[in-house]
Amino acid sequence: MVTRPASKKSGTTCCVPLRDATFDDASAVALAAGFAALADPARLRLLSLISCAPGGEACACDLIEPIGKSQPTVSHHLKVLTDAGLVQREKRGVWAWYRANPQTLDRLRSALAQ
Amino acid sequence: MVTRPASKKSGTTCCVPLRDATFDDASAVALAAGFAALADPARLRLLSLISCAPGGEACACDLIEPIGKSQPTVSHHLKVLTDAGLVQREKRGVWAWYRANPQTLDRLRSALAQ
DNA sequence: CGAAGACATCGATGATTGTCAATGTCTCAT
DNA sequence: ATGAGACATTGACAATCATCGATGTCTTCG
Repeated sequence: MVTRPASKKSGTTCCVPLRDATFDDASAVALAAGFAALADPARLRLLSLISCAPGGEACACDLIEPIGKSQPTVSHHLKVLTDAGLVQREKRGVWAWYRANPQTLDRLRSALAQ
Repeated sequence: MVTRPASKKSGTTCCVPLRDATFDDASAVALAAGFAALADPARLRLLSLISCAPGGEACACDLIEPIGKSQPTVSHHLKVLTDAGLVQREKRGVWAWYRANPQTLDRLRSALAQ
């Protein structure tokens, strides 16, 4: 005989109450959306470039060349970051300035705490 | 006239040294792969179920029903989590037991630090 | 006004991904 | 040996995504 489990077939119910103390599916969907915004090398580098920029903000025009992708692609990634709440956009004249949003990053980081 | 920027066209070089103090593309790719493993609601719930399970480990047979997906799908997500180093698998007889790997989670969490 | 530049949006395309049915592999009990 | 159960793998398909060229919108300068 074997030690532990007790699955569906072998008796009454599951012996392990796994469903307790876990977040529901709605929270999982929201969290996953946040991590999805971070699940791209270009977006991570954009976030780093913006955070490390003097004054904590960066002009979009200075982000295209270091990323090494086309202007529409960089604009797309910046929109994904903005929609996820990871950065905030401010239009000044012709230029778009981006600034990291530490609150959203904190929220994601705290979700990873043990 | 306008205050700041200084893009390519308007003079010598870019005024803002954005490329300093940022991680390279290889690091970005590795980090993005980690976040990609977290960018799915089913995988987040699996991670939570495993972490909250008594003893810190859970049998795969007890993860299928709470996730609400088919057995191959849950097995696929568990493989993604395992390949990303977020969980570790141990085969005991017929059953596969999963345990969270806190080191990988720590690594991802610290990457999000301000 | 008209031209130029910065940025966003659109449309298309190739690649990746989530999902499941079917099947395979392995272990255990009879 | 044979059957059953647990789990992984395969193959297929629809959906999503990353990317870029082309185009549109808006602002500024002359």
